[in-house]
Amino acid sequence: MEIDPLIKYITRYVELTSQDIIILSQHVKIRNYLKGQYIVQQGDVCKHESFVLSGCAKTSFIDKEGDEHIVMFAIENWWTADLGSFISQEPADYNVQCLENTKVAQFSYDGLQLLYQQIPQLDRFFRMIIQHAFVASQKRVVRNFSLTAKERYLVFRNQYPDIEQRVPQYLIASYLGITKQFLSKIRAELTTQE
Amino acid sequence: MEIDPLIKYITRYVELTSQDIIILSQHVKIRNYLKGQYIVQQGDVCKHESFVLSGCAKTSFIDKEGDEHIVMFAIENWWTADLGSFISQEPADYNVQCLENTKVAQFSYDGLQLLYQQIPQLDRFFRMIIQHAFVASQKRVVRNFSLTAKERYLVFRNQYPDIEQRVPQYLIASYLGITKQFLSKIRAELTTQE
DNA sequence: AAGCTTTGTTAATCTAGATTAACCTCCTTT
DNA sequence: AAAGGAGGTTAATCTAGATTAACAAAGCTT
Repeated sequence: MEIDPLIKYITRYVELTSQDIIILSQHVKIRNYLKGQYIVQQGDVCKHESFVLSGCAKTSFIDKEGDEHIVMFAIENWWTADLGSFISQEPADYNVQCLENTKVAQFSYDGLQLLYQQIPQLDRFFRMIIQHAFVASQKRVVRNFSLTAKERYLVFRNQYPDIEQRVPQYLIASYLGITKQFLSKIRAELTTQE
Repeated sequence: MEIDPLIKYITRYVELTSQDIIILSQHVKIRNYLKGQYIVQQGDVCKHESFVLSGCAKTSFIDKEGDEHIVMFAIENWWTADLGSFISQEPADYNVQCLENTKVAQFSYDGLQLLYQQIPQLDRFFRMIIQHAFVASQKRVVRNFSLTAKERYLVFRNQYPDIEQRVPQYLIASYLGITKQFLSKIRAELTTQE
């Protein structure tokens, strides 16, 4: 089944009966996006939480000067959405756009509320998932304050080597909070050092 | 009861029976800290999640140069802990230290696991709490990239006017990711403008 | 195979914010 | 009331990283 990776992922955290899995699959929609398509658009309400089955997407924010800032990337087995918009059902601050052709498993807002009623373990599951996401986000805040751009790049490269391969450098620069020119300079320094 | 504010806070999100409240209060410990005392120390395992009943605490990180970086503040009705350490039960990255005499309601790690079994709504409650915390943390990442220091200070002042009053400026500067000297300069600019 | 568009590099100049250091309050404590 | 410490200000100098601009390489389209 197409949603097997999702089931496998969930059951790493909580147990699901075969009945649970049937209910769950009734409320999950598989959807394919082409490279360049938007899963969420800034200003629209984020209607789904998406689990990436294959492909790659970026979450970003366009500031008032028109500059794009990458909030996060998502590849296989990651979740993506504008969570703030999804939970409040108000207009999204962020875009989620595919960097490759991307297949996702989607929960709609209403579908997920139903699932929380019918499969109470999902409350626990998402609690644990979000706890980890929150911890990672806090660490990123600290790193942005206490590390130089070069150090942050090295941490990123170590932590997400698979993402670095798949994503253009200027987007990585944006994720790190620096310009593409400065990232290029850092990379030049690193290669001459080795 | 001393834990009434906690009950009130939880029941804004989920329903609790009087039986639930009795069970809950058996697993919550009230604790008083003096100004300057540590609720969590970097390197120790974070053993509790604390809900602030009165007072004020800072969560901070000491980097390898010995400089302190403020991760967050907590006042009445906020939660504080090193969540990463709490969920993994591994040594904490952060300190949580009281800036005033502070009264908290604490959940121990084991106590909370028991409570999750006995009061399943708590999974939902904490899911919702952490979702909001995650959204706030992501917004902070974006703000740090897309706003100047002055703009970030104004956002902070607007968002947490009550915290600004109670906390020394050099800690606010650290929270904003700037030096106390630069914050002082920003404040001077703002007062002459008005 | 020529011409776009997208991605990446190099280099000169510029700036937001850091660093250093001196000084100014207020509080406590003795 | 003197002395010390915690918090805050001002100003000179310095630097990590931004900005601007020009060019190079690699896809794609047609």
